[in-house]
Amino acid sequence: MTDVTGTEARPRARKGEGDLLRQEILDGAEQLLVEKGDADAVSMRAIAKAVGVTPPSLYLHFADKDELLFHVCTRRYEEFDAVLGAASSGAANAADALLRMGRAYVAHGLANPVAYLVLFGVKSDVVPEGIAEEDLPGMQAFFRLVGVIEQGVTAGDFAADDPVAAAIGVWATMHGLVMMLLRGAGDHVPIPEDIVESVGRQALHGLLAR
Amino acid sequence: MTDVTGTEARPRARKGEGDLLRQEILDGAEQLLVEKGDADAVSMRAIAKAVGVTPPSLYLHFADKDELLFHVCTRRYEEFDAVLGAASSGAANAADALLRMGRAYVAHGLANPVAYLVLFGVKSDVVPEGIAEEDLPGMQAFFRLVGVIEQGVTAGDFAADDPVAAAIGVWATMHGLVMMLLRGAGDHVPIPEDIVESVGRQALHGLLAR
DNA sequence: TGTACATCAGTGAACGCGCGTTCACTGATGTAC
DNA sequence: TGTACATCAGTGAACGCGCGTTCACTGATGTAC
Repeated sequence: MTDVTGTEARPRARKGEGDLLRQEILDGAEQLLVEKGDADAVSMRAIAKAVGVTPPSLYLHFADKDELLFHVCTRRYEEFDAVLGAASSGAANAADALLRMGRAYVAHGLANPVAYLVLFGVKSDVVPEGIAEEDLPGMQAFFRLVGVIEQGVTAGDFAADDPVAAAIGVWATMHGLVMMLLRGAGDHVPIPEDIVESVGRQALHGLLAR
Repeated sequence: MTDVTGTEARPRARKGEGDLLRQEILDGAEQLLVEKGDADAVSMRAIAKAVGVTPPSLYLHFADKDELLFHVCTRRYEEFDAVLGAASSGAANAADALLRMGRAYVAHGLANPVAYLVLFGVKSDVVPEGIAEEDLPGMQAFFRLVGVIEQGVTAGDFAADDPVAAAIGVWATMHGLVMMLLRGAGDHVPIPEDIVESVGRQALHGLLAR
């Protein structure tokens, strides 16, 4: 794991290996985001220190702070897509896949609490130039969900006029649930122990053919 | 509406009327939050300027910036509660009430986009001293929803083992939906026109007695 | 009715700080001859 | 094999800025006698 105390010096990269620092910068920035829990609280100076480098070095790899944070987000979204893919891989049918994906999504969000809040709440929605639409953060994961719902419809298990609309509903439910659980609503509302399972089944029930 | 250009001077309050400025500060802070869309981008100096007063005056009314923003949030949450109350007042039954509340909640969120994002994403979850638990932002609105679901269960329309769990699921869905619609997912995903109705009915269907 | 005085709502200037970014530079690495 | 040189990954110092907050103060308002 990247050194975040920032006291030790970092050996200079060899000549063709400038990209090494780029990855270390993204690692350090992400870890700081997780620690601080707020994109505005993470400064370029802090990122540089965490990586063991001086602030101007960051500008050798990213045009500005926004672009740097955008790439951190992209990596995390891809991770969410991977989690959903792994969760659904062993499912018996679409309903089963959906439940598994829901559990995995919420569990992953809760296991990376601050990262989740930060990455899904980050304000820099300015997309840097040269980023294709289909590569945008979160799109792959979302269309994976649409695909599962389409399978369920084809198999006659789900009744959904529009799989995209249904996917938006399901995703909204899971995203909203993670947000509520993370934002400490639990300090003031009695959160049932099996809330994830309960809400997941409720969402699934909303999709089932009637 | 409060003057936000901040060029005009504000007449000093008469002796017993110090609370007038307090309200004006909250108004100005909220409007700035809406304009900026980010709690960190709103400074005490900017709030003071918007109200037509010098920065130190704010400290006559609020201990610090966190406390000021907390009170802004509280007012907005109360507004959401009022919107839900008005929406459900003419409903024929619990299912109807739920649909109406869902529509109103999402519509209100979408009609106040930046305010919604800011207030539900604001980081200052430190609760100032002297705030009772049941007065916490959002609690009234949430328990209003629980009440409607309990009515539906009593009437035999809804099947919900735990109304609180069911309410969390419904709220999560609506909150998540507003977040997705506001965060510009629509630029990259084809959002169906009737998405609110569609997701609302899907959520309701998940609650219905089977 | 007149005046001395306490109270209260503000002011104006300053504090120390960390920020994003730029600029001229250095010195190790690799290459051409 | 040795050396001059171009390239590249960084450095160190500085820029101007806006921030939250504190401090000693002012001057209008209301009150006691």
